[in-house]
Amino acid sequence: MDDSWPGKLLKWFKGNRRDLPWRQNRSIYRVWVSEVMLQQTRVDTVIPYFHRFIEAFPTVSTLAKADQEDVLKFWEGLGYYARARNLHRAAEVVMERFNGVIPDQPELFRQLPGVGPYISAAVMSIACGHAIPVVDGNVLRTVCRIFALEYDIAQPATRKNIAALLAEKIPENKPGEFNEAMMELGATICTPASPGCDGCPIRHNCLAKQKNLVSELPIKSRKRPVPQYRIVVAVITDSSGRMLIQKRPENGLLGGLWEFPGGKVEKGETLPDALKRECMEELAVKVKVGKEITTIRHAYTHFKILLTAFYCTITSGTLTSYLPFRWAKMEDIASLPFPKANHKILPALREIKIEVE
DNA sequence: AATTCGGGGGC
DNA sequence: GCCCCAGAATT
Repeated sequence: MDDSWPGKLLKWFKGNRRDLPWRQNRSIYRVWVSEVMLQQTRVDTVIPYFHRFIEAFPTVSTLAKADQEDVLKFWEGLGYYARARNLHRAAEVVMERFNGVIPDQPELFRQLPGVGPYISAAVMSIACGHAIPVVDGNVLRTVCRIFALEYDIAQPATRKNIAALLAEKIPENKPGEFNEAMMELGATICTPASPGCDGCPIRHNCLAKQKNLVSELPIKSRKRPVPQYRIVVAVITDSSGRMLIQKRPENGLLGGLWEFPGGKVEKGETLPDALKRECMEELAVKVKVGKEITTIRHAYTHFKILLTAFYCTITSGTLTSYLPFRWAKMEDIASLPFPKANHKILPALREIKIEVE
């Protein structure tokens, strides 16, 4: 019998394992894709994306051959688009440097774009049997409670400390199951608010429970408040009703996605003046700012926006931009990767078009 | 070590 | 509203 908590945890996991899509066929590719999607994203959110992505790109080879824009379209709405760009590039690296075979050694796999300490440990343990502990948000919280650790989980160093601690506990013969069990416990029982200690398989091993510190742990330092920005965008239509959209730079926020031209309103600037300035800066044209279309709110991770869209008409100049731009019909937009904040404009756009006609 | 990266769900 | 989520890359 195994009375240590890892033993109890594994036994519990055997009988309480959720049947998730990426647990049905454990190829390295499928586990890898799932872990990239699961980064900072809930299981329930990922499931439909995983099915669609695997159907479209069933192998690393098909992914490597795909256009980045198509990969981004399958990622649309999932956020953190660098994950998709890095996964796509990594697939190309696998084809070019590894003869199309995803490396099963941690030192090699870890070097692929978008593969950090967590994804490396997760894929290498779950799909390849390497005894490397994962440290995600669930594990940070759960371990701090099991050992009543008053670490600040917002500090990067805490991840290293907990990884070192778990390296002593992870069973050599079942590393993947142990890692999944730790995360499963954190996701379903040892939750951030009101954890289900009564149903916890290792409650008798939990120091936080013994010391009545469960609701106090883990400790996390707070981040600074997020700023709000005022944004304006232009809906410029040509004679046949198509709209001008442009592609964002490859890197940075929403990299590689399409959107309506526009930008931040500067201090002391009116909304129309800001829009005229942005159109001149980005597209080298003078515009007349017409009817207001709609105003929407949207929250990103570290700032919020209040965005107003206006119909605009080009009065002079020749469209010029260092970024790709194109005229798009509504159905074109539907087939391109388009950020959520811009999607929020579209319903109001349809209504006004009907009015005009 | 701190910042920058989405979007949704729970409370 | 705020918090968190199967984190990585950049500075």
